[in-house]
Amino acid sequence: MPVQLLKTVKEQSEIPLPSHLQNEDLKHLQEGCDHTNKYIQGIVVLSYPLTKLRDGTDFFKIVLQGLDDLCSRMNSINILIYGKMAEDCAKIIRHGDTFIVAGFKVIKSPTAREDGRHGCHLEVSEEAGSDIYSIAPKYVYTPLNQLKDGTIVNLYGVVKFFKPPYVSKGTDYCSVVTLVDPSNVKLTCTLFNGNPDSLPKIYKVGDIVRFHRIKIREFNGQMQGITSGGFASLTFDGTVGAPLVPRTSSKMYTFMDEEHKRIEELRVWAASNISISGPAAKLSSVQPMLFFDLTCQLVGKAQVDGSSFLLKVWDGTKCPYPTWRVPVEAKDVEGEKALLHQLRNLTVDILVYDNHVQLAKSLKIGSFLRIYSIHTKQASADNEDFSHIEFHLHGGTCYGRGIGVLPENNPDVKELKAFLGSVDLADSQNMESMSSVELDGTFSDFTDFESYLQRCQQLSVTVLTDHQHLNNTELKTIMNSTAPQQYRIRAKLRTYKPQKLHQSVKLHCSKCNSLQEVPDGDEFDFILQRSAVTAPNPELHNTSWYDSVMWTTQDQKQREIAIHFVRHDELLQQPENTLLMIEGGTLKEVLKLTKRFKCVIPVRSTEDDLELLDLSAPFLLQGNVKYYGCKQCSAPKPIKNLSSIAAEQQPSWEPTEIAQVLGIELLQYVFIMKFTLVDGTGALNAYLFDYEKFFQIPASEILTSNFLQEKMQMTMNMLCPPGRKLGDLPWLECFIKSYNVRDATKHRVCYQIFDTTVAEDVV
DNA sequence: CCTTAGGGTTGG
Repeated sequence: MPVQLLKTVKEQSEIPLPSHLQNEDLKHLQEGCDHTNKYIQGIVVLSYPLTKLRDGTDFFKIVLQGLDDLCSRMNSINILIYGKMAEDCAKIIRHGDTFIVAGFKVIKSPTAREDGRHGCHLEVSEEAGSDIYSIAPKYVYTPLNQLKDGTIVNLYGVVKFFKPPYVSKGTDYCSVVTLVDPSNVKLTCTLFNGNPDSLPKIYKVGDIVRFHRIKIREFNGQMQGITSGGFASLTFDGTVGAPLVPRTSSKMYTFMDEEHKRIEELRVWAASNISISGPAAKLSSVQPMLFFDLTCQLVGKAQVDGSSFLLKVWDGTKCPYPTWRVPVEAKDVEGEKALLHQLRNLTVDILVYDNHVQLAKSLKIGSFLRIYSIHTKQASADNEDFSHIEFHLHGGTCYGRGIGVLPENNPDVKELKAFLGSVDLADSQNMESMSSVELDGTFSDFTDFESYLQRCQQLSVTVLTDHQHLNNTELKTIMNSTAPQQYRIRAKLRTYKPQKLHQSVKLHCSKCNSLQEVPDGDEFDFILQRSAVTAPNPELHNTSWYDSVMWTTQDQKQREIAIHFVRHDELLQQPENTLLMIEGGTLKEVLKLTKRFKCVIPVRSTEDDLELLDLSAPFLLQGNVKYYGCKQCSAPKPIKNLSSIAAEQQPSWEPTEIAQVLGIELLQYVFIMKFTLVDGTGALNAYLFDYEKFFQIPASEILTSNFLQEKMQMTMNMLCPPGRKLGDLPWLECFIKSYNVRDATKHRVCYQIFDTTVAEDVV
């Protein structure tokens, strides 16, 4: 019998199978039975490279999978092909092909135990009179550069642009998808379906789709794809290495090795050929006057009027600007009341218009959304001296404007969920306690967001306070030079440490140059408790320079508290000008006193004098600031030395002066940060060592002020906006100096920023 | 009903 090797049969019905041949199920295949009038059919799931046997015969092995039970390994069988037939098959047969063979020998498989396949294998060769029919896979995928008008094709593509399904003006939902493939040809497809679930589940640019039965037409001189009857799609995450899970509404679809390979290839191609958008923006990094995509959770929704609808959403981060509140009565907002209240400082109002209203109405509270191309608009109401920003999803679908619902298993949703779960709601409530007056005040100085954006792109967000005559030096040059030197640079802040800004505050001793962490309140409390064990010594009360008051607490502990008010000119002064010393108070009591009096010094009694507490505690509290002394360098002097300041004409009670008379080496609060600066020629880490000049925020006050912390966070967000690509980061002009650091084994050069400050219109 | 949209931001 002649060899039949069919290359281009598209449908199985076209195979000219001899009528005497009957299909044999793999299950019934046995060694020794007569199979002369039987054929075996299956799909090629594996093929091995063509090899030669020792006698020079060509040999080709494939694995065939039976059709009835695609999952079972038992249902697969090894086919060994010999001679010319092996050579021919190796050229033509590919994974996924349907393969029919008749005239085979059934041999007990020696490898069945290892490979778990059928107990027999088939041997096939011209000499044995075998017939092989190979049917190319049913689906042929057309590259985008080979599309022809009027055809219905299957294709793969990487999503370059898309509009999530929206309500069209006709009867269907519509989604517009632009694909590209390695042929570098673009194809825009307009897809319709009455059920949005039947449209491709694309969540981001870079996703990969497989379309079956899409109709190609020419429109305006370009090829265009349109849904035809039977259109079906699979969508995959386009990230190299991400799990290959097709997203589809079809219950039946073929997806085998061949498709896996195809997706992986496209992923690799896309990685270097598609500009994938950076990490999605969070509310904490939104910029006014821009458009952005937001991944968020729906907390509340409300009808506003006929053409607009309100969505209240959160993503766990706080928008650094005051945001608008769409005036809607609370009772008209659908959503969980308690949650709406609890999250009120983290949710933002997004007003959606026109064609988006219908879809917005149908959204379920609690669902995860990606809202595409939200417009952050700066409110420009006249006669208002403060700005807020508004979030609009304007009507229409330009630039993919729309709303997509993300499924719970979406990786971005999983990440968001985890993040939302970790948000400390108490924190955001504290921020709310910051008065609105304070907030409004901040932003009155920051009226023109647009000019900020412009200056980010051209000018610098930092300015030099000296040395303007110097020219810029490239980072590469600096890194190749010896230290110490000083340079003017122009660079971008790629990242900085610590990211938690409160961790950047340290205490610095200018005498011994040591740095230490700021002690926390608990430690102070503990020291106060310990010192309260010693009762105030009455003999030390009411001296020539202070008046003493003493009382016993009413609680069970019956603590004795003594307060010594330092006199000036023989008189007590107004509380706000008064320095007092306290013995036996708790942390709470001490802090309360600092609110009313100018200075508070915690002390304890010894036999013959008052003395300062352990220097792990602040030796002085003034306003919100706790002043510490260096344990190493301080040599405490008698408390009585304070009387010399009290005797001044107008005691200013400056911490430095108090420290000096008490023999305390004052520790200074500093910001210590590491800036990673880049300028296209190189990157270097430079330390910022700043008391208050750079941020124009005193390091000493930031730890006790939510307001200042917010302000500093905003400043950092402007110097290094989160979620932005390097090219979009603003420029910083800085002075840096290099210096040598040597220890026993190593020598390295470090850099420090100096004489630089954040530009006035940025803070 | 056999269309709808056919990519390229902003009115509220």
